[in-house]
Amino acid sequence: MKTNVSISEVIAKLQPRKFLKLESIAPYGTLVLRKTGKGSVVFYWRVTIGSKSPAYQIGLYDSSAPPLSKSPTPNGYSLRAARMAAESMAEKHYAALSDGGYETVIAQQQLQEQALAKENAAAGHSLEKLYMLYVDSLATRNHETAKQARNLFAKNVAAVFPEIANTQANRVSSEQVVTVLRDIWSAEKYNTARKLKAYLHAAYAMAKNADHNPTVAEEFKVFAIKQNPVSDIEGVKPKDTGVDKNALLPDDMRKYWQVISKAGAQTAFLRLHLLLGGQRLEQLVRLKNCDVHEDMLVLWDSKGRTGSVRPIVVPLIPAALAALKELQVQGEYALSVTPGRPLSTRTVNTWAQNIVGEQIPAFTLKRVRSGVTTLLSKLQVNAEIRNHLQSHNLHGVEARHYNMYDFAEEKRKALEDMYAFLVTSSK
DNA sequence: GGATGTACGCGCTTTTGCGC
DNA sequence: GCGCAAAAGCGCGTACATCC
Repeated sequence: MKTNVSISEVIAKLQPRKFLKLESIAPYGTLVLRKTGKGSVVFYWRVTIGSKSPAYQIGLYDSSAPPLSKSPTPNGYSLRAARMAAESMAEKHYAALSDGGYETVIAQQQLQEQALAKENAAAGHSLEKLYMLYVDSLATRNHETAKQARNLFAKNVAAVFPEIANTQANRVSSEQVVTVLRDIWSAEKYNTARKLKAYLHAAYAMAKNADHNPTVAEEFKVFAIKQNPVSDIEGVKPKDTGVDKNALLPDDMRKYWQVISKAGAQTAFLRLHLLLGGQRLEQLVRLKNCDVHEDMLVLWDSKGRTGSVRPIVVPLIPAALAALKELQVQGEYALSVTPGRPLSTRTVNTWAQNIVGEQIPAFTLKRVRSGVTTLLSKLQVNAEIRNHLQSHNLHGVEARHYNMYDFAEEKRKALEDMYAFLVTSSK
């Protein structure tokens, strides 16, 4: 696809979750691009091996990378750098064709990892130590997630199966993991079992990768993990999981606005939450005074696998500013009822339930966020602006590189239009 | 035989409900 | 107002079908 069409034009036309061939790679395979459901743009090298055509990820596209750069920037690849990476992969594939191609190259790399791990194998490093080390790494991104993961292990493994928790990590068998999971499963805690399995798998995966991934802490090496005992355990599926598509309809949103329009700190929080575009509660409650500016505020989003933390710039329309002033306190956190600590999302939910009650059937605060999306859509706000406002495409290239003030005016107008709709009588 | 397009399940993180 | 358990949201890899 070496045409006159620029890569930015290609990206603009690319459908989410679809692969698009960019160009052929000599001697084998193709360089392809994929946009995720939320707008991330990722390079892959794809090749047919036997009856399969796996796509091997190269890395994110970095629109700000110099076009002629041959190696990736910290933020990703230029087209040229991605092409060179794909060519390198293709050459390895070609060299190993008689042995099975690139799949074999990867397998050999894993064997080398295992051999190295064996050399470093050390006694005394238990499953619990490994797990907690992993949890500590989670804590650097999100304390809440780390706390929950820690409690999960303490309650379901350390307390119930202490002998398994104390087993040397690289000697833990799949059967031992299954024993733990079965115990939780039999108590009908399906999601708990599923989550524990996920964390155990992730802890082992991180330790196993310690030698080849610079982002993995040095301490993981001493566990000498050469295989993941969780990998060959069949999937633990939750029962009766559904998808919440129960967004508040525009008329409900108007009703909601009427309900929360009365004075008071609790309603002020709900007004602020709504007029900021229905931001995620977990992020909104962590708002710090240093991130509150004259006409906008900044929230920080750590959602996603990349481990990065991203700013979400939200314009403050006058009504939102007024709501903020009603409950803003001094200190580190702008929204707090316990000195020195951010407001709990749990508390906020309680407020919302108490205030709204039965005035809106089956009301939950979560429905406000999706209700904002629905309302903005009705108000002709395009999806790109909606996504930026609610940080739905955080990992997309546009989101990573856009200037703090990009879309500010569009987002402000969207919020003002929404406010105008809310305060207008439907009759 | 190899390239391309699409759907879907799993892993991880965030949000919400319940009970204290 | 908080801790815990469960549900929901989202990125990613891969199976599968079809095309060249």
